Amino acid sequence: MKELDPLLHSQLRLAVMSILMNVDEADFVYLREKTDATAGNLSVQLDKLYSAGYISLEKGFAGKKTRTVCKVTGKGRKAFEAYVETLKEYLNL
Amino acid sequence: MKELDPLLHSQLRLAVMSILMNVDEADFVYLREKTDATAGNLSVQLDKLYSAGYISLEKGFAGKKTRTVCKVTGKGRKAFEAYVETLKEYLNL
DNA sequence: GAAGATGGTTTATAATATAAACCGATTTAC
DNA sequence: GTAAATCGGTTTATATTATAAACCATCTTC
Repeated sequence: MKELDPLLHSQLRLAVMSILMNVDEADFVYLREKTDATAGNLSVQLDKLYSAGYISLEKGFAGKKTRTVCKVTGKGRKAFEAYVETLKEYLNL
Repeated sequence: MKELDPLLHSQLRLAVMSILMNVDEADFVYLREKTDATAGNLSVQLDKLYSAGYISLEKGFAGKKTRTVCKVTGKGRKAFEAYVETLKEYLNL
């Protein structure tokens, strides 16, 4: 059996990627609310996705507050699609 | 977002369950070959599925050799199906 | 009867996920 | 104006998980 990309086979990272696949961009706060994750956990998992080149992170400002904007990259999009294909084999979909 | 049953959200356990969903029963050796897992890892993960009540384990003999036969239980089947449904939300299937 | 296989289990280690504690800046309350 | 909460995160410590290595008992082959 093919292996499931371990970077995506994690509940929170998968949730994040799933969201990013459907919206042009999303910021840290939005992702935290949508996924119900703690900020610490989210921060760590975003870093991992970023280090893998699956998402981009832009740290800027919204007014006077910091704002981190995330987008899925082409590489991330491909990886996600491959993951879905592999998973379908496991699930018999 | 709903949470993914952590017992099933593990590569090897998912592979095992996926196989068991499609065959009336499967023994240890067959599962090891199909999944390409080490015996130790498989043994541990089967125990976890068993402890959760997702599979049954029958340790018997085939001729003179020991033979462990695994089957998915009703509970396991339900859990697997719920997992698939939840996952579909993540994957937008 | 010693030297592999076979069919596993136990145990030690590496990797992962998660939350708690923290930090700097900003707003609010007094 | 300054003390206290709040916001947007990051770092670090801890619990959980996955995984492989080492092991054990039985059987087979030479």
